[in-house]
Amino acid sequence: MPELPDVELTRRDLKRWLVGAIVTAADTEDARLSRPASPRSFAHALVGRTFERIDRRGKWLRIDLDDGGKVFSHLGMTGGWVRVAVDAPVVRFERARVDVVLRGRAFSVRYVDARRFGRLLAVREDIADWTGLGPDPFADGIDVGLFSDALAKGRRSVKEIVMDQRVLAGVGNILATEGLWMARIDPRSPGDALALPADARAIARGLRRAIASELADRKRYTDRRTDSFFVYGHAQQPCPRCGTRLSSVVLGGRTTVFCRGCQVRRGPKGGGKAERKDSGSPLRATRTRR
DNA sequence: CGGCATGTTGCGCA
DNA sequence: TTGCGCAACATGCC
Repeated sequence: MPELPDVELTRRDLKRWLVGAIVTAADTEDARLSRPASPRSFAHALVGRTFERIDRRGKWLRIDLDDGGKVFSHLGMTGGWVRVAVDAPVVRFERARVDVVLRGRAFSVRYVDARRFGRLLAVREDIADWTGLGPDPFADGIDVGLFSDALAKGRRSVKEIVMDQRVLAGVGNILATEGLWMARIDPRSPGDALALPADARAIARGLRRAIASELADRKRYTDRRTDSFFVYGHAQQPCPRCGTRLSSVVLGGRTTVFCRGCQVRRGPKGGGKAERKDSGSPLRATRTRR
């Protein structure tokens, strides 16, 4: 479910369902989800309150209450929100419920999360997980100058940097994989070896296209698993652009699919995965003007 | 049954 | 001190 596009669609659902709604009951018994707050405080903070607005930054959602309180929701790997009738039984994987009344209609909104890697907490102040996020590529756009600086500073692979939530909020494994493929840049390239700012611009554009594309067909196939990805999950299959068989490596602990044929690799070439770095000359990043 | 999974965090070791 | 790899978290699904 959850990377920037899914979370954005969730935000739109919640906005439609909840803005202006008054909470009549709320409950979560799940201490894991509300860490570090107490699950008890969830109901206490919500009942009787009105939801005023809902914002998203990266993969986080924040719902503002009329008394200044806030509810933060992160979907983890398998989280999601569904709307059901107020008297509907507990749904599969339900971890929390919020019953509301909006314009005289009562209904219930449930948080479901099979693996429980998500978070759900009611607090009075913004949390560090939220304030520490970098710019959101969809809501804020990508400032190529800042993005380029972040890439230039990183010795990690460009894919790991792009997935760093302090650099760009909301880019996960799928978006990073798809965006770098669209940008035609090899995800293994070290950030400080990129041709900047040209590569930064290409990656920003690739990410924007990947986000737009996912937003579009997530809407279309509500929750079907018909994957519409170009390369994510398609290792060993032909590259949709050049036909080369797609490769797969692990970067920062995540499976990464890319094309050796049309994604250019910056920085040291070399056979294997683990290259020894003997104290040598620092790599000179190629600079491109205009 | 084995392997992999859209995310994040914390630990041990170099 | 810093950085990195990797296990852990909890569970589903192919």
